[in-house]
Amino acid sequence: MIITNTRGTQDILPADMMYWHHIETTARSIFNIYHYQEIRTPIFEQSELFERGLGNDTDIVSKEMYTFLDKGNRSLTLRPEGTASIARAVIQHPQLTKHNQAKLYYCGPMFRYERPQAGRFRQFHQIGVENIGNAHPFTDAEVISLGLHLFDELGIPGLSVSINSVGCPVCRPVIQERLKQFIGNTLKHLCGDCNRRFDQNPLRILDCKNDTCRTYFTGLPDIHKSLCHDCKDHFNSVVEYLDSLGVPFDIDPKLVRGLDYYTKTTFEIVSDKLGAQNALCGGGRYDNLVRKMGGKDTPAVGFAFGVERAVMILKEFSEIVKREDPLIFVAPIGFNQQTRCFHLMNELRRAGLKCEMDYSKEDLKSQLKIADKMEASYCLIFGEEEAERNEIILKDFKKRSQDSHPIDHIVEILTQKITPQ
RNA sequence: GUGGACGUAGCUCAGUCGGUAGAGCACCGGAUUGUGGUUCCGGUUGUCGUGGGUUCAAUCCCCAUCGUUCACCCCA
Repeated sequence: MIITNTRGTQDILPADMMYWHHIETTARSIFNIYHYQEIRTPIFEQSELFERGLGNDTDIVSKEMYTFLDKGNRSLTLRPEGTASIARAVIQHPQLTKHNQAKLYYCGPMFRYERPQAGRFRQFHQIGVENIGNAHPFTDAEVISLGLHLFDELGIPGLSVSINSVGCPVCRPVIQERLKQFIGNTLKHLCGDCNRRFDQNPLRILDCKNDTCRTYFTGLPDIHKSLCHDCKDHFNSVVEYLDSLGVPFDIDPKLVRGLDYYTKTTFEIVSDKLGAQNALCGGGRYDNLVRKMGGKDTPAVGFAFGVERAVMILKEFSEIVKREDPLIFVAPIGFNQQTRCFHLMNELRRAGLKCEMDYSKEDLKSQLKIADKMEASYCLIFGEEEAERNEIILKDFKKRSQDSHPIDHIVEILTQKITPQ
């Protein structure tokens, strides 16, 4: 049996690499404009980091982590998300927050043990930003509009933004209590999932897709009325700033994220082109995470988006222009001319020109066929006749023309043709 | 973790109501041996996902397993 990749992982082949590069370089350039700096953290961490950071009752921690013991009996976990590691790094390296703030971005693989599905993998890639140290609602608005700016620049169409506030440790229990009171009597009519959510995460009940459940939800009290003063003000400000920036969004009281560390603002950018897993990007504020992990009281807000999902949309709905350097195919006629061509190819490469040669063929016809399959732009043909005259034929595939040139000048001639003015 | 669909050449798929398989594309070779892309001619595609069962006989039926895929839970 041949060995294949494991479930939920995938090889990213050269044919797709243009999408990945496009996303990575665009993200870097946008992050730079907003003055965020890259940080790279380890792919595995102490399991406790995620257990404490994300919350033991979350789905990610309770059933989706790749956790293992190393040879020193340490419990380690392949990171399921990026924020906990960033919080850890910020606490561990005080120089990151010497101006009482850190604006960081990261990209790389994440790991969750889930059933694979459209747009969902066990190893997947996220690119995210974290704005740490700023409590002002401008920050929330900046982060959200940064996300939108990035997706605009990437050329991803048909996105919509949803935002919500999940409150803080002061008012969230109040919200949950009100919800439980409202729903409590009808609990026996609700589905199994809702009953489970009632204890674990009551806010999530609102998002149930079961039609019978939904009939019991009419007339629900407005969640936002239960927010404390501080949270309400903050939320209203974020909404106002987004409006003033011209960012289109919907307020979605049902938007609850699955990680315990979120406070106040949560948001999601979804695409109707992704199938059931329609979230391209998710994020929010986490004012208590850094302190909870043992650091100073530090407000923060951030988001992450799934690179595979972005690639999915780009592949289907957007034209990416593949920009490649023209390829020069070097074709000696007969094995006697190979060595000279081999050296010429070395010179071309030293001059920064992309070239290729097939060492196993000596007849011109098959070499031209190969050059054509490689989509070469030029072919250098060098046979006995050329060798005698110290010349070489330069064939232009696009123009379907060819000329003979002194072999000593060919590097210079090609450099002038290919190098952009 | 739960449920449905699927698993045949490199790719897309057809097929056998049980007698070990095909079509297109791709690939390889050729059309007077120093000129590709179009055309024409010819050729190879494969332990029919894996293991077991039923049967004289299975790729086709049954079971298991692995994988893919879609949905739920949840999430990027």
